[in-house]
Amino acid sequence: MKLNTKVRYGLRAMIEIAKHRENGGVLQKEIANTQEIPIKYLEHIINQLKTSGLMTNFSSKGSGYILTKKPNEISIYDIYRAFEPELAIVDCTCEHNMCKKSNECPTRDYWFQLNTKIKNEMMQVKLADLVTTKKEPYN
Amino acid sequence: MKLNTKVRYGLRAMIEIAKHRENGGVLQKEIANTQEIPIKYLEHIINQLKTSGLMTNFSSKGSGYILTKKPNEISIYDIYRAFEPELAIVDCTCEHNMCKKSNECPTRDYWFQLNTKIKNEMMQVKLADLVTTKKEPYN
DNA sequence: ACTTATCCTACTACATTAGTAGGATACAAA
DNA sequence: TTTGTATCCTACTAATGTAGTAGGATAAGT
Repeated sequence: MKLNTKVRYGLRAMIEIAKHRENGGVLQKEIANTQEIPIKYLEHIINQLKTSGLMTNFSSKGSGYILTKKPNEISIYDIYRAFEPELAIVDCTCEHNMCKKSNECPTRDYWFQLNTKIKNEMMQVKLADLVTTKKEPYN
Repeated sequence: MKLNTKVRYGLRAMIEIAKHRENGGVLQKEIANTQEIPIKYLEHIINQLKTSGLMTNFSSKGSGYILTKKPNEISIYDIYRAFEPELAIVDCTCEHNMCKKSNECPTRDYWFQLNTKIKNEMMQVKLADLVTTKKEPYN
């Protein structure tokens, strides 16, 4: 039950990009420096964030990265999904992978419900909530 | 963000033990058979459950395993902790491992709150809720 | 032309996961 | 008392995932 560094670094990268909304974009180097992420690793993370459509840039050099949506329209779960296909704390909670005993399995329902709650929590909180002052409570 | 098989099998083993409360214990072999867990792997799981104090047996042979507490006094989180030191979805949510930048890190607070919510969910649901008919809702 | 940001593919050390293997010990029944 | 078997205990391992690094290609600003 651990988040990997891609998701954690990815969120921090998105926060950094969101903070530069006014001044039109931020470079890999700046994200790496202020968020203290190895720049060569950040490349992969940025690549996945771009592929997922959460952010983009206009030039292969120097234009900086910008969000494609407003920070209050991007949930933590959106960012999570840039790196993971979906949240599935156990494989059988994935509806594509139902085991044949699932209708007699009491644990399946429990894990599924827990999974849904975690997912909902991550969908309700938006990037904007983390960019504004951290003194604001999130809920 | 995946649960490992030890926790999942461990919960199923505990359910199986709970189901035999009336008739005084269940053997490894029976747990392995009905829950379809490799018996040699189940050995490790049972060993951890015993060490954690959630269940025990009276003899090294044939007495069967029994719970040390009532099923409504054992939470899912208790079982989780038999296999993991604590729930920590990111390392810096562990208060023993605060990074020096934590007071300026907006993601730390978020992950910590999510961690707490997951932990609370797992503490509120008891083994008894999974042993009784699965048609009952858990919350 | 030169510099540098970005892009793209490949590689890798290390840790974790999900088990297996094999023998030692304990105890009950024959 | 021997034998069968449940449990206990330590070690080993194949496969996978994690957290990066390396190196060159491409693109664009100056």
